Amino acid sequence: MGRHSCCYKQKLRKGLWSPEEDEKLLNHITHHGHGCWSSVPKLAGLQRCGKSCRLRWINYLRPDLKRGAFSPEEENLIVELHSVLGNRWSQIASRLPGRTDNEIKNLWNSSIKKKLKQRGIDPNTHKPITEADNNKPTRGSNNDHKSPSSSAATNQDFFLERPSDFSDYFGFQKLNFNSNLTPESSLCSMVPGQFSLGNMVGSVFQTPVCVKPSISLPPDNSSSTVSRGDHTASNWEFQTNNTSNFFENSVTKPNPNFEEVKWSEYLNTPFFNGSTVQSQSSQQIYIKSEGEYLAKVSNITDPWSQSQNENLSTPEASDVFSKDLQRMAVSFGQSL
DNA sequence: AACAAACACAACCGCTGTGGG
DNA sequence: GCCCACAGCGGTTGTGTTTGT
Repeated sequence: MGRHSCCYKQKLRKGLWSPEEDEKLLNHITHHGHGCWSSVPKLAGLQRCGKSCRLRWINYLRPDLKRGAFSPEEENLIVELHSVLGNRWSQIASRLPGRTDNEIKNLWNSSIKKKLKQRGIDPNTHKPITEADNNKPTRGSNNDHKSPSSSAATNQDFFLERPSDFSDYFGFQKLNFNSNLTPESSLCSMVPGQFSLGNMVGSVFQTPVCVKPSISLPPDNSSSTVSRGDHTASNWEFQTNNTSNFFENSVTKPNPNFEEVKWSEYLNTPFFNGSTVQSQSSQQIYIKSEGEYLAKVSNITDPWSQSQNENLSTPEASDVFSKDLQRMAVSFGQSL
């Protein structure tokens, strides 16, 4: 650990905080608030720099911190949030009440990363590590591990089954997703970005198209402004229905031809439970609703192709579906 | 028991964004 | 527009503890 230049100049203390220092800082902030952090050390009688005081408060002394080990649910949530947000620890932390970005970052680097690698999942990309990945030296990847089932990769269809009331999740007033939308219906086009609403988070990858329902996000408690379109905060519920540990239940089935959706096989969410139907003959995604197909994301087409909308065989439903997804993707994408 | 390696956690560093003068 | 102070963030590293040999 180094020392802030200001600390060095002023011969301020560095390193671990003593209980006495903690007490001074806690007392000061409890009674006066922190105000300007640079003035806190002087006012609190501490030989520390303001930056150090701020970190100590945020990461350790804050009264709303949840101490102790992370639960499996929290770990699952971190993995899923990381797949959407990347290394934006503060944003991830804002969705785990009582946890700090530092804490989550440490957990990720010391534990979760390792677990993912052991499961054959690249923690950076959240994709299964293929043999090809293992054979080539790549920065940040665990090259001495091979996915146990990578040789069994097959072409598979992925069915994304929605919860019972899909309209709630997407804020649709009324959509008649019915049998008119068969597996033969065309894909819904999307724009790049991520979206989140209600109990779902979605990601739209660059290629191929991927609908990624996974988890719900609690309200972002951070001060940053998040555009949520015309949806009220009440639609944002903190809810993860995972009750089991992702790391104990995940199974990876690498499919080199369909990299972007392989995460769906290890996401242990209600959205996927029992809903994945596999086929050996093609690579397609179907979005299914109560036994009926909402839409089909077919043949892993470039989502930016303007021609995609022209293929919609049920314009009314598919257009609304598509446009709402686009709107949410843009909205949420902008907030990241 | 002694040592080293691995691990977990706390704290610092450097950078960026923001707001005020 | 520029400079400065400050807050905040992510990456990195130091330190104490645990585990393995």
